[in-house]
Amino acid sequence: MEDMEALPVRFPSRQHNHSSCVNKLLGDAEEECRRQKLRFTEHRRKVLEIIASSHKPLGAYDILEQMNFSGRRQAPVVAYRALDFLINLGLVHRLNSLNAFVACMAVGEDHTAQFLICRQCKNVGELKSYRGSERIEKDAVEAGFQVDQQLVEIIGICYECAESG
Amino acid sequence: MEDMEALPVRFPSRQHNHSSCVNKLLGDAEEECRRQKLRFTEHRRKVLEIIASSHKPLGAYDILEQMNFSGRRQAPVVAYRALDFLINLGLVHRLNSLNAFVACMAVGEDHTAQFLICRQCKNVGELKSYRGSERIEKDAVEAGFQVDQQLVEIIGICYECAESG
DNA sequence: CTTTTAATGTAATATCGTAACAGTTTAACT
DNA sequence: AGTTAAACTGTTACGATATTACATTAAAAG
Repeated sequence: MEDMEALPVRFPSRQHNHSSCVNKLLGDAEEECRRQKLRFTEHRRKVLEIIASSHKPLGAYDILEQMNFSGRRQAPVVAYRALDFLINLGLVHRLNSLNAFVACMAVGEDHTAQFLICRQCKNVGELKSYRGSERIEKDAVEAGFQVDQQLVEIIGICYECAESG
Repeated sequence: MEDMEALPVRFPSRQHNHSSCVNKLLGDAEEECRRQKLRFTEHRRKVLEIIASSHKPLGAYDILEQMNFSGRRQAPVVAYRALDFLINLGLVHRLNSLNAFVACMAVGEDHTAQFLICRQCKNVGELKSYRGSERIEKDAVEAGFQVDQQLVEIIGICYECAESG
């Protein structure tokens, strides 16, 4: 991830190190839960781990499938409860256009992000176009609308897919 | 709708005239279908009429319920087929965050729009923040991402709801 | 150590959306 | 007009996504 640290965009390169992502996120999660006196339970840890191990969006039922520790099949609500928790904590995002979930790539930075969804490789990146989101907010406010939340999903082709044809 | 004509935003006022919206959209649809030699069938007309009669987002099954002419219950696929057609024509938009559909308020203008969704009254408006969407596109391109489509949904409180508390 | 708050287990069900395929209508072309 | 190809419709079944409800257990707070 070092190569993305200072940029306003984080798109996973093909060879980037997943396990460091996972560890960083788990650490962030633990710290955040300590700070807010929330419980980082097994389900929550497991779901975060599963999501963080993929930069491709995962559906709730994909996640569920990977939760079969002890061969035990979990009920859907188990995954959804953990996802809700993680989303509220800002560790996971929901992609509305895909009914799917991805790990946050910039925990703690609370400004609005735009998701870059590559329709070829299905990887998802996170762009921080401050000027873009500020401009939209300004225009919305000028039009008399009070903005709580911006959901921005951008569909297209990522750099690596564009290169390889 | 006259009061919104020149503005970069169209948010339905409480007392605005729905039937003129409907008529305008039906007219646009007929014209567009003639131009593109597409068929504006009964189902399609009916679905457009239903959607255009509401500025609140409607689910596919809500629409379906209103399609019971002759007491006959239609299959879901009937609504979805008509919706696909209308969306491709640019007459209807899908709101991903709600799994719901709204009529387009600016037919023919092909630039990217942002949807303003009031979480109180549930009305939906359409904002055209050119500078916002251009800024985002520019930043995405600079980050190596080739943009096909921007999906922007803004959740908040509309002017009228803010006024009335 | 009891109260109360949060999390879990479990079953059932609601909501949203699509596949497949046979039949019919419409448009296009001799 | 009669034939063919394309688009649309009807119908059944099913798949995918998400929530409700409620009983139980675990953890934190007093």
